Amino acid sequence: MKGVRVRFAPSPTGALHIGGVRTALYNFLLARQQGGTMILRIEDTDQNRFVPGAENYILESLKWAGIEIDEGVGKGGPHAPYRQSERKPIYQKYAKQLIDTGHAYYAFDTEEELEAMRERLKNQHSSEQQYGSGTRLQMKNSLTLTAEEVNKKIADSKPYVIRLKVPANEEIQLTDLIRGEVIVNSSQMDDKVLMKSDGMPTYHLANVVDDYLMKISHVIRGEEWLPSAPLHVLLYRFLGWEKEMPRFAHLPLLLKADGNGKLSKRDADKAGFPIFPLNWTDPRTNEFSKGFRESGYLPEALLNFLAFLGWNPGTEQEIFSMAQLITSFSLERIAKHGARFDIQKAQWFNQQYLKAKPGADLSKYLLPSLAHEKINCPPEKIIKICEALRERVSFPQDFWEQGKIFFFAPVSFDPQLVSKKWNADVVKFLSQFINHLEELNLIEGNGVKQTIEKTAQTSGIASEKIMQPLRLALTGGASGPDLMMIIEILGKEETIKRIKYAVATLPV
RNA sequence: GGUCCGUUCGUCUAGGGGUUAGGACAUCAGAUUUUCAUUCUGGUAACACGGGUUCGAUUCCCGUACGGACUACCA
Repeated sequence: MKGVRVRFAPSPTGALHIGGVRTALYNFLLARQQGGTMILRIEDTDQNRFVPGAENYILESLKWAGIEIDEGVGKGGPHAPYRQSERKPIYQKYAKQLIDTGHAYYAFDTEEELEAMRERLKNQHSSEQQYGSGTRLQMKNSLTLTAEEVNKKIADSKPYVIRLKVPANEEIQLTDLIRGEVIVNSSQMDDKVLMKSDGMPTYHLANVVDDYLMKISHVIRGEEWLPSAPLHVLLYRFLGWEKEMPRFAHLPLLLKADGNGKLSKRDADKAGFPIFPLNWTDPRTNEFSKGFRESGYLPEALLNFLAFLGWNPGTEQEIFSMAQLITSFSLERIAKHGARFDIQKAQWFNQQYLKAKPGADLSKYLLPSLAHEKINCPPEKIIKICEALRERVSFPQDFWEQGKIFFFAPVSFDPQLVSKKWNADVVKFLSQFINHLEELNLIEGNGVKQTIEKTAQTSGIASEKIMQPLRLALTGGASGPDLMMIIEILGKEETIKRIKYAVATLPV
């Protein structure tokens, strides 16, 4: 594939949806694999839905995810500007061209008139399009009005739109890289608005014009665009660009985990998982949504998970670095059907990535909490703690959640465990154990274990009987990392102090 | 309603005219461990339905059902 140029073209109407991240990822993977160019274009032609901060959010999200932009908003490039609102005159020029060649026309119908037409067709149970080859001659437009009338309306600044004149009864065929041939009869398509009355283009026109001018080779976008793809083909044809038309690939949608329909913010909220890459507060409603980043998802794990939602390499390997995704990716192996979003699998990916990190990398997850608690701790100890914890965490924040026992002695003890396992024998054992510990110069796992066994022998108590109470005394709870490791990390002094405290506090 | 797209374990999916229909997540059981977790072993679990084509269909074709998208001067 020569000269691969792909684009991710979101509209800044709010936070970037996780499905959008996947679309961006697939574009990016193809671009990198083929040595092509990844373009970011902002489709902000709807002035009413513009949300301040959304564009910046998109940029930040992609950056966090590791999806690099080669050309476009925030980066610049030979086809600037990349924000559609700044390209108005370009679209006007091509709209005019379509009018001049007879493929588009002015329309002056009011909202009420359009509504009346819809109503009429509905009452007649007609499968006719609301505004198309069968109905356009009953409407108020430059096909039904005289040239003088049209000119006068325009001169009087009467609001108008420009509509595409879709031909009657023509088979429009396109090849989708994922779905194969798709054929639609043009009689099923209506005369879509190309230019709105505010002088802005609609998605359809802007998208085709920009993809052509920006020399886009592959349009990889969500399946929701499939029904309008034939319209876009028609636009390429009427603008004389059919030979340069990009290849299309319509991606299956991300569906909600249970029930029906596509994944929405509501479902995510209900199930308690994020749907946006980063934290987001909607400036219109002040509604706050937690992001994947802030929830502790590693970008590489999230991307790996997303990549596999609708695509797979055909092997049994599932853990893929970005570099591996780039080499293995192919549009042909993208599934045709929608994929349900299963957050449990995402968690599993996160855990896998976290576990694979060296202790030195893990320790950075503990640093902020330590700083916040004003705790000074040598780096080797932090690394040791993280390594003790690595098999038991799914998220970075788990390191502090489970690791704080190393910094704070327990002040309360699991009452159930106390009543079940704490007794006079245990106390006797622990007192002896402290004495034996005192004799040790070096506190490390093996030595401690031997000491426990030795103490068990002399005191006549089975060592299994005291492991749980010992853990209880040191951590206040019933579960945690390896006990010997805990003692080794706590050190002799702290271990003895905690045992003494428990012995003094807990009822026998 | 119309148009388009789809349908393999609960979920993500591999496969493909003859297979014990494979893997992963989840789930269950066992083993290991001082606990929980991890790890290991094993188990439950799927080709939506009906017709055709064929010696043979889960795989190809057609219907039906179900699901999804679209049907805006939103993208």
